[in-house]
Amino acid sequence: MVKRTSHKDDPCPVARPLDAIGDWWSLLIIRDAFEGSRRFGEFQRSLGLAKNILSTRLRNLVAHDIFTIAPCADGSAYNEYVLTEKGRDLFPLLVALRQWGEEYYSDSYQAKVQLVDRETGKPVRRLELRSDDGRLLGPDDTVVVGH
Amino acid sequence: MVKRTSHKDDPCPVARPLDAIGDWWSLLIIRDAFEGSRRFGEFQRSLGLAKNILSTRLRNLVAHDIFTIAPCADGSAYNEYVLTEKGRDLFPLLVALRQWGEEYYSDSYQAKVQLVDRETGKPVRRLELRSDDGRLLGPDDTVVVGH
DNA sequence: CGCAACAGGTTTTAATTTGCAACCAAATTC
DNA sequence: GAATTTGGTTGCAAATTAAAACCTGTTGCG
Repeated sequence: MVKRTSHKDDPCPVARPLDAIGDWWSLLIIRDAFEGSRRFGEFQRSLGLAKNILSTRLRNLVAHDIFTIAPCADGSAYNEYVLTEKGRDLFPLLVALRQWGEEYYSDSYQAKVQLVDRETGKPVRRLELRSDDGRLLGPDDTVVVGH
Repeated sequence: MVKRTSHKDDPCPVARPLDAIGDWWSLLIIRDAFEGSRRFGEFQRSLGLAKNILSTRLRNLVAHDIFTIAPCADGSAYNEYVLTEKGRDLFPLLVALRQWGEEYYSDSYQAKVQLVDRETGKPVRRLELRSDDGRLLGPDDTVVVGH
């Protein structure tokens, strides 16, 4: 799974999560989970990836406590993969990725895929970083300390 | 670069960016750029990755218009890699990744690495998704339309 | 019940990617 | 102007990924 000397020892909080979610598929699997997928077959059909790869990825995500395996809710003997709290906390990250994608990769000619407020049906606001006292912060307004 | 039948044709705005930034190193390179790295050697020393890999990644990032190559600001004959606007717009994504990492992967025993407001020195607020009219939205309060 | 089809994987194998090391040309330093 | 640094490229071995075949337990159905 780990492609090189893993990032576990990198103190940077940007680097360390990459062992868990730093590959192509993991984020897409999590995206699908947010949209309701739970079963192995659902993920596979939706993503069109090889079963062994999905198997490996799910195992890794479970090992990193992003999914848990639970008995299927519909009473069948199969299991389902459900997001843990840690997994659900990836929501802002997925939204950030989605918004960036919407901005730079949406074709004008094809139906626009958008994230909307379920209650009103309106598109959500753009994510924005704010200071402790509420000012809008850009890349140059912040520093990383503790490095 | 592209590991499989690329995501260019996937209509989902989560999937399409992955051709550009969906691998381990690209995000770390971009993180370094936000922290001031510009030259090939800076990235390499900071990340400790092989030169051919860095070379490939930078080429890909330039191809995706996330970096541009510019003559070095300090007057030397070398070039430097500088983030485009598209690249700088990845800031919220990096912050989201960082905040998730801070929450789940920070060792209590080692110096905490934190993103702080340059002006006040205080930690920034958590990113949060809000509806058009300002309500805080979680994963279950949103739907993707246009799929 | 009995059998076909399906879910959820594992194994095998081939192709692709990675990472290390060596090499090299241009620029810079001394 | 010789030595060193910068910014790469190339070749090769090792690791990863992907496709396909295979296998086992479950479910649907007549």
